[in-house]
Amino acid sequence: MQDLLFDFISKYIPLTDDEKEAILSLAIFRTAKKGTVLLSAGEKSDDGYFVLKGCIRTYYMIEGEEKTTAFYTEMEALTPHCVINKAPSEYYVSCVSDAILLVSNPDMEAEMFSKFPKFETLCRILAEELLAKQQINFDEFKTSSPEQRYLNLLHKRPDLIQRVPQHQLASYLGIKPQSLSRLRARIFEKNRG
Amino acid sequence: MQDLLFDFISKYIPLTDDEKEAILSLAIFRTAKKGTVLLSAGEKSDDGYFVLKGCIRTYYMIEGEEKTTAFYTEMEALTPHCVINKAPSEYYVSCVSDAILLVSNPDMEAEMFSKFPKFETLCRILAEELLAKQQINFDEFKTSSPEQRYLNLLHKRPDLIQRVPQHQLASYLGIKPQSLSRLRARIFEKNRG
DNA sequence: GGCGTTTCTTAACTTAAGTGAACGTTTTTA
DNA sequence: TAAAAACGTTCACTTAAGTTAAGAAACGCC
Repeated sequence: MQDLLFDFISKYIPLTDDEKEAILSLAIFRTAKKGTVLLSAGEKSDDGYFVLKGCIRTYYMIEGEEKTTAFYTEMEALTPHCVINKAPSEYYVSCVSDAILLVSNPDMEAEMFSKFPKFETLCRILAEELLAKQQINFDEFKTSSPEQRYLNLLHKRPDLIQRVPQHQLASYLGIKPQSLSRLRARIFEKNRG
Repeated sequence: MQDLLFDFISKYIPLTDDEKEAILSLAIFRTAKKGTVLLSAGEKSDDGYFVLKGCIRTYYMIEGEEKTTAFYTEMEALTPHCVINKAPSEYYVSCVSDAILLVSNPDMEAEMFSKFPKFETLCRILAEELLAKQQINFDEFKTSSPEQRYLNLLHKRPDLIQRVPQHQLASYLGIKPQSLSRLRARIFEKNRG
């Protein structure tokens, strides 16, 4: 399992055996069953998650409805907003499927950073890269219709469409489940019309 | 002018006079007139921008239409995606109004990081913070209607509505200029009953 | 100051998303 | 395993955004 992690990291910076050791000595692995709520709205938490296996999502509860806004799958990291701004969380984090997670928190990171400055470089690069990627994502969302967004998702993250319930996908696409159903039927019609 | 910069930085980390000196010795300030295109789609560039005064925006050219997706105003930073992934830019960057900018590039950053590791910490924190903030932004966008988005913008960044042309705001809100016009009229009607 | 361009608004019409409800299917769980 | 809950689809109806076009207002540039 940890090999996946080291393979991932080594795409950004080289790691010595010492450093791998240090990571493993501080790392907290956690397994969680499908449906487990890792963080609730209103709660405070210091935990960030790096997904080694499975899928987790963030969602809001708005007027009694779940609004899913993000999915995190293998080799993706989520540091909830509440960890950054030290305020109660605005959203929930839960497991879409059984998952193996690497749990981090600011104290552990601080320790890693002081022992191995290289590790802070890694985090900086990752954050900068994610920020730029996410901006592009947001841009695509703004400049396209629900149907285009769905087709886009279909070829960029086809796995998500398999492993995630439709009604969660719908809010991820910024629409209602009924609209997603209709939209899919429309596309299907086109493809045989 | 640079005082603004140092005030901003000192909200995150303390700076010694030496460090301020170092920043100023490497920093490149640039003024640009309204309408100046700082980066074109298809171009490669290493320049990131920190806005000291004025407003810049990113936009795509899609089927002959400008689609504005982001604005950066005082004390906000933009590192274009092309700087991160070393590929030609997908979008344009231009000045909404006359601007004073701090221009950065990876070489200069690398030099700063090695001289003052603290500076890398600053950049990591800023990137992490921006990432979390932007996620919230995206979430709000997904979970609300164009009208709600406009009202939200109205109270979160009222300045933007003043300094930016409507048609640029429209695509920022994910709609057409005509729809923004109509939507504003609708809100105005409601407010007089 | 006048001319042309850009920007904003309005309107009529089209298209697609939201809403509320019904229904069959699958999944949970007691 | 039976009852309940959750899920996905469909339908009829409402509402709002997209489209096309036209005209008014603001701005920039000789």
